[in-house]
Amino acid sequence: MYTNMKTPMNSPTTSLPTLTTDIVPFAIRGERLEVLLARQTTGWGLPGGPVGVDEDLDAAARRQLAEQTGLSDVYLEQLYTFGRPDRNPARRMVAVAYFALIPIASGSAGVPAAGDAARWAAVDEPPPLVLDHGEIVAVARRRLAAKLLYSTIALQLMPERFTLSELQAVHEIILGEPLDKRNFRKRVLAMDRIEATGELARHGGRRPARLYRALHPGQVELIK
Amino acid sequence: MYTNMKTPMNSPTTSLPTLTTDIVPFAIRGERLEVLLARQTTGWGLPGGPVGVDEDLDAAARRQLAEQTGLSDVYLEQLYTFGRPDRNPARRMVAVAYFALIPIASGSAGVPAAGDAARWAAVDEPPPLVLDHGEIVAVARRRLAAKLLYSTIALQLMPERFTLSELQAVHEIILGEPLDKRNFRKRVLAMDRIEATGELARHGGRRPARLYRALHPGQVELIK
DNA sequence: TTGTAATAGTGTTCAAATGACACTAATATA
DNA sequence: TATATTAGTGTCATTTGAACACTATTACAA
Repeated sequence: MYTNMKTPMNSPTTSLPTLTTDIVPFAIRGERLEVLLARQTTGWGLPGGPVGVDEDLDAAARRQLAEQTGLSDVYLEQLYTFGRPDRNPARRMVAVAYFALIPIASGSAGVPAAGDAARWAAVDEPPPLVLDHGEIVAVARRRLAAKLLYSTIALQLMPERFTLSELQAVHEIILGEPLDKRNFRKRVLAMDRIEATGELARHGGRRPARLYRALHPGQVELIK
Repeated sequence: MYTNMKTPMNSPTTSLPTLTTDIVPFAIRGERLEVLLARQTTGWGLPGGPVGVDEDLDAAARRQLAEQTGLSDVYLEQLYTFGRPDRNPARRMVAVAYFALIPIASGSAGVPAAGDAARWAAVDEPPPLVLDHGEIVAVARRRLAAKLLYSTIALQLMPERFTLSELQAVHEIILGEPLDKRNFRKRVLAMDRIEATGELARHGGRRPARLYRALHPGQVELIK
């Protein structure tokens, strides 16, 4: 039907929608779930942009995230493709949306060195965003919360070593509700996807906590 | 970043991937899960094709399904966007894939009147398909099976009135395993998304079964 | 008319998973 | 050495899920 198309190779772009990727980069920062935004000519929006002619979609998303925010080597997952004809009044644009999970910065700053071309914003009180990027963030947020319940995706938001209390806090922030400490620990340990390192985390003025690490870092597994 | 792009409006299409939709139309036919294929110049493949410049993605999928198979008013859900640069050796093509659920034809033929431009094929023993359409079918099949367990999606494959045994058979075919009759009935009735019509289905030579109907036809709800 | 073949319909019991719940332990600092 | 703060641990009750077998109703054949 369309493997051999009759459309001439040199028809103007006006006969084709422009294809872009948009990335929703999530991180837990200061007890909140935040999104990393990129400055655009008309305001703040998600990192992203046009996909190259021979560029893989995932690769395009990774490249744009790196170029616009400095972030690389993060967990990336395709979310949904947004293509309402009126989503960009200026020009027909179809966006393959992704979300990215940025580990909590352990020692380093946690903010990419992209100058003032990028900024973090709280997911719950975001600034106005260009186009339908607000909607994309909302869809991504729902997907993230849903996946918390049946996968190991939360580990992608953690540093290499973390305490169970930190992991629980990440869950609580994303789900927006407190969890029972004993039940939470039972559950995540029963998953058998993290192990104690034997080390202790020392903060000020309290009992030190055991440090854990992911058994299969970078991998997201569905549970049950 | 890209809301005002520098790309001139008349650059050749070779600077942009072609955007298409591909639809995986599922139906239960003769105790099997089948897919409706469309004849293409190079073999059999999924219905689909280029998205119009100002056409909504969902609308494009619906239109192509109707044009190529005669099917309309079916449940349609976006699946995934396939964009590996080598998926079509002839020309860069990005496909937004959908799956469609076709109700079991109650009285009518069940095969759309699209001549020999379309044919049904068993999902488990499909013929060789063009491009990566085999992979798309596999992904769709997995998604469908997964959604059976926590949504009312199976109702989209049923005719307006159906028996509980028929509904159970649909589940068994898609999941590929037998289900316990009593537990199944308890579960679907507890969902409270179907109701008895009061009528009986009479077939030959056996006890007639009660007919049920969906309480919210066309709607797919997540359960629990 | 009676028997047979075929599918519809119905509850209980056990095991496993989930959810609620409160106290002791270890450290830093005042 | 007392205090503040967070870490760490187990039991019981409830809910959920899985296994399991027989009676009921019809069409048709003998």
